[in-house]
Amino acid sequence: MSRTTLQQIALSLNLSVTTVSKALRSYPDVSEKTIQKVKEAAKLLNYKPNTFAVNLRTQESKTIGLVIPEIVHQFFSSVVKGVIEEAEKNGYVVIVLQTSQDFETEKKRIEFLIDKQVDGILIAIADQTVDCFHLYEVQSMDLPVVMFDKISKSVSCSKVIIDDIKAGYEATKHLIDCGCKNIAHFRGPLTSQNSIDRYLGYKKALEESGLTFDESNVYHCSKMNFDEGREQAQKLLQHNRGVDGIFINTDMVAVGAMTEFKAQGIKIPEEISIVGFGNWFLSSVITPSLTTIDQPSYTMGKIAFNTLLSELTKRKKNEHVEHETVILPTEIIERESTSSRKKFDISL
Amino acid sequence: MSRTTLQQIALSLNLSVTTVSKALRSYPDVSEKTIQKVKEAAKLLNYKPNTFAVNLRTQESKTIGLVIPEIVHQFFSSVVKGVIEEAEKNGYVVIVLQTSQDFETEKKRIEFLIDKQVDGILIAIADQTVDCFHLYEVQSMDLPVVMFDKISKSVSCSKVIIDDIKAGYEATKHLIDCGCKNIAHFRGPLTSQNSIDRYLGYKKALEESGLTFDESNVYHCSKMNFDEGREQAQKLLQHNRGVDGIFINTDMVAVGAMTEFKAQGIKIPEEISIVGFGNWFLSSVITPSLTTIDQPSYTMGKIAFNTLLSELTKRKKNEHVEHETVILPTEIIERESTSSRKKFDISL
DNA sequence: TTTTCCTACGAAAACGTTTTCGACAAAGCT
DNA sequence: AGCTTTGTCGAAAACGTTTTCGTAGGAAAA
Repeated sequence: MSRTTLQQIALSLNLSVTTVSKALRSYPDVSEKTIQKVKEAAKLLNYKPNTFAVNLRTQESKTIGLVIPEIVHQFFSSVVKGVIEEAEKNGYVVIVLQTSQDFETEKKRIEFLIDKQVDGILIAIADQTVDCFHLYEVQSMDLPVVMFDKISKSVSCSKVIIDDIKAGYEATKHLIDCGCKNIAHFRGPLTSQNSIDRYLGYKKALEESGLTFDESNVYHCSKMNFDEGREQAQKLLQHNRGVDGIFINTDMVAVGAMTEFKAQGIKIPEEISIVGFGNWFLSSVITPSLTTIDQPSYTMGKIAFNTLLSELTKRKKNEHVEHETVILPTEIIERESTSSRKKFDISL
Repeated sequence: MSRTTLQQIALSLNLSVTTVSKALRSYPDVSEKTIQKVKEAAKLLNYKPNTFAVNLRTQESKTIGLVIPEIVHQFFSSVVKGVIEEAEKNGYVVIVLQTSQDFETEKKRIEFLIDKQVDGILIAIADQTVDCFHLYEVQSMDLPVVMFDKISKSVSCSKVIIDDIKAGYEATKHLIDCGCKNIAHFRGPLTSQNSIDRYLGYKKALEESGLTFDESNVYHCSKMNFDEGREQAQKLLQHNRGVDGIFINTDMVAVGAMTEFKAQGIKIPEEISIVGFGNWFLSSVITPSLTTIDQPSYTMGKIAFNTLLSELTKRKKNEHVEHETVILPTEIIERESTSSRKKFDISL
């Protein structure tokens, strides 16, 4: 009932294990006739190479690690889907691990992957993560690392990201185009590059448009969940600064904020316009539907895997690998939470 | 720069590889003194056992396969989270694969896992899947299989599920309690055990309450997505049978249906009450919020892993393993899409 | 003829463990 | 003293591949 081995094929054909092995991989130094014979026998005996032995011999596992903050999350689960599909096409296996946005956990997960001897690592770092020694360690073990979405500029490796500054700029610009004069921003953690860049984009849009940028209009979110959206919305209302538009770092927080505004009887978009980020499915079905920035999660996963794969193959050929940074396009999706002035102009 | 091996530790201590190996695992036939010496040296040299060699020698990989229809899905991604966390605690790695609800793909994925020599498989089968020869094959290779959520009664293995009949019954009963007289059902695929059971629960509740069960009040969904919800809602409105309540197989479909009803100006719950299934986050933030059945996805993942693990350990000890079926509790979450008569009674 | 050059195959080492089976003391027992 | 027991250790096989390096024989070239 155990697996057929090269040994058994060899025995059944009166050949050596060597020849059988080479025949199966069509080595040039084995005759066409025996190649056929061996391949037939292999199929007949339902031969499957023993992965453990192959791994040991070749010192590679055809396995990569994928580290993300949280899997129950539309963005990341889409990334995972993209990575898994692309990996499967190329005979690779992926080990998915979560950090729960915790730095210590992230270090443990990386250590685990090193122990398990993966061929490479794909990672979106935790918001908490500032120093990246654990990633330097990976690189020092000669393992390629590719970062996506949540990156650290301090690590020298290939990256797959979006242009958060541009996206933040366009989100804010859209609010301005809608006629908003006093635009707030719900930003994410100070240590997250995403949050920093979206914030910078927000600021840039305000300054370019001659609107005054006011730091007290910037509200800080750390956990980036629904409840925090409600809380920050409450805080904003208490301040009562006449805010008429908000650019919010993530759709989930935006939905929380909208829920609070609705509960307090504040009309969206008449009294306050809102732009979210991520284009989660959620944002299209709530009332009013949420204007947001679409971010290609699925393709980001695919591309992240493929850049890692290309580094892996280059390494095997001893070719020089140089790191590349791929920037994926974003797009603003206009919905009901912002009333576009353009529509208004057309109807005139 | 390469990993330290037992060889190197042995050399540095003037011991044999055998003794070093045994010392690290605290064999009784090696003296306490050398055990200490070896362990110190191992720590000093940062020794990590070579997984490939261990796998080859022990013929196990400490890896399990997890097969699901789709990962970008709140229910399944929560299951994945539970499985991964529990696996990590026990030193196991999990390979997540998707079938996209396609039978042929499912067979391929299973084959892939067998090739990769996982120690066991966790699976929620595709709705399409009717015959389970591919799972019998897994079992014939002496690999344990545990099914969860989407199971087939024809396979003899451990299972982790909910009581869909009971859940469907309670969902429908709730509509009846709310005063609905003419209750429709949006059901899932005919081949899915979940759908069958929820349908049976629906039917049972109607019959027990003296309401007439009418097959033409049952609408069939195959893809179970948002658009299908809208379509079936349209169809229901065209039929115009005076339906005043619907029990819908899945929250996502329910949200689609609600969107259509709202678009057509039909009031929920005044004109039509709706109960969904799954308690996705989505259902709590739409307007009106959706009454639904809560289903423990995360713990289902944890329990599924642990039953697989216990089968694995029993097998290693050559103990007899008998299959168990764990049934997890569900709970109805009452929200705005059904106006509870109880509330009404209280206010009188 | 001898020499060179292919063609087709195999022996053996290596990858790094784990485990079986001895071996050889020293210590305990008649 | 002879015998068995106990406590430590190691040699070697095994897991199933892949790859290096031969080698034998025949064909082609000299």
